[in-house]
Amino acid sequence: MRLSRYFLPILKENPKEAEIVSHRLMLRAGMIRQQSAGIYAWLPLGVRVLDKIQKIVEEEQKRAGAVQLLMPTIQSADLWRESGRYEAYGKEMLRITDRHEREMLYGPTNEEMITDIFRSYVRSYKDLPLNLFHVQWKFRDEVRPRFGVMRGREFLMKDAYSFDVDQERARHAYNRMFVAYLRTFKRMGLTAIPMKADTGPIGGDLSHEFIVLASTGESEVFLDKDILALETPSEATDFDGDLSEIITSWTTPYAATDEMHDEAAFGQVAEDKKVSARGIEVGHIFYFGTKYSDAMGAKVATGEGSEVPVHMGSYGIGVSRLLGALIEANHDDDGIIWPDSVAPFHVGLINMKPGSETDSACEELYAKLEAGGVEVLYDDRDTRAGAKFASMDLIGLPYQIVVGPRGLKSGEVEVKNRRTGEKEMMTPEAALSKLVSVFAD
RNA sequence: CGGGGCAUAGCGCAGCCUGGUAGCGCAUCUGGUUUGGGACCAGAGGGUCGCAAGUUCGAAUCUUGCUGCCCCGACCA
Repeated sequence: MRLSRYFLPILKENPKEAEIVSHRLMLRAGMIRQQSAGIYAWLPLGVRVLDKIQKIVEEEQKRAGAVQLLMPTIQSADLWRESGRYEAYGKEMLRITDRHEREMLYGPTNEEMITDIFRSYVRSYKDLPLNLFHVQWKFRDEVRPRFGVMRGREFLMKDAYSFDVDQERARHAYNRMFVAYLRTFKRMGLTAIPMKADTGPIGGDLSHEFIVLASTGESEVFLDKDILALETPSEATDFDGDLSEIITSWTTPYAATDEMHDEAAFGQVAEDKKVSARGIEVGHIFYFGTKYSDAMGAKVATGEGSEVPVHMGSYGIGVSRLLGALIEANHDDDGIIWPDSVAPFHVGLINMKPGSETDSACEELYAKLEAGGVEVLYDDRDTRAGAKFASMDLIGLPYQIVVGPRGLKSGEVEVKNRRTGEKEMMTPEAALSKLVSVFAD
């Protein structure tokens, strides 16, 4: 993409409404624009990152055996009356009346709807297990939206719902999502730690929050350092096989948010392994049994011929929130530092002097990088060098290639690693093969 | 929902107390000089001063009501 033809409204000054760093940087980097409290327009650069995150989430859901569908944002109040949540949900639910005076709502989540879809078609244990997911915009009318996309009212969320014939099998469905989550966050370059979460009235140990460590995180967390050293399950993991060993290894070291913190248990952790840090919740998984299937009559026939309500679980990932979490965990004074897998572009190509001999060198590199599968944002604007460097650092592409008359004299360009700040002079050919090898799939 | 604050050009702000032709910096446009880490000079364009009522000869400024947004807390993915 040529910057001269792109839409990248960068702000030089800090918007006063943005208090935390991710919000500030997203506004400054031209990724989002607030349209209303907690509601944002996604500008081109923001959409690119959002899409990449969504894609990783979808791939890992499918790998774990979940099947993608897409449910609407607007739902009927009747469905929610069946579960009793229409009355229970409160003002957080945005209620809408259509032209026929029918009560509708903008969905804050989809348990009722997915249960309705399930009960309409599935009758037998032979159709189980089943895990259906979608990635869709949700709306929760938060009293006080804040922190930009981290706590918006409208947000993009992946929610998956598992259906099993009994609790034992539901646990396996839960484990599959647990492993999928470990892989998903890891692929985004995040350290997300599963922490035991409050299960509410259902009880049991089947609820975990996935927390990303970031010094600017909203909640306090306590953990045993050992959990940071655990290996993320590989791509080759057999999701139909026994996953309990993986789950055990990830749930044994102490890790808890302040709400679930147990000072006595934490006391058992060796002094030099105790870590207290801050974190951001990016995912939440839980098993809730037959809460909705009972209320809504979602039953399947068992092998013995009787009918039982299905055991369900639901599994959320805050896709739009992840942008904020990623930036909180990856930035410096100059701007964002995207992990390779979610960067809006892989490389920023800076033409130091448009209209000179740098043009042809840039054009050639641009074409060859793109042909090699590298996503390039080519800064071909006729502006000062300083402004280009500052913009590139701000938007945080993993690599920058600087093509200037000075370097070209000796047949070289500069390749800068945004994260390390390391700069290296090399021939355009060497830069090309280096970056193609980093980013080619 | 309790407490606090803000609303003046695209962004950041001054002016308001003490009413009298709406200003500054950045950004934008034009011309020139510059050109490897957010240049300089000269000029130009751009504002129903959040909305509505009131007081007044006259309101960005005073009064009342409303709306929007931000921060702290409670709540939440």
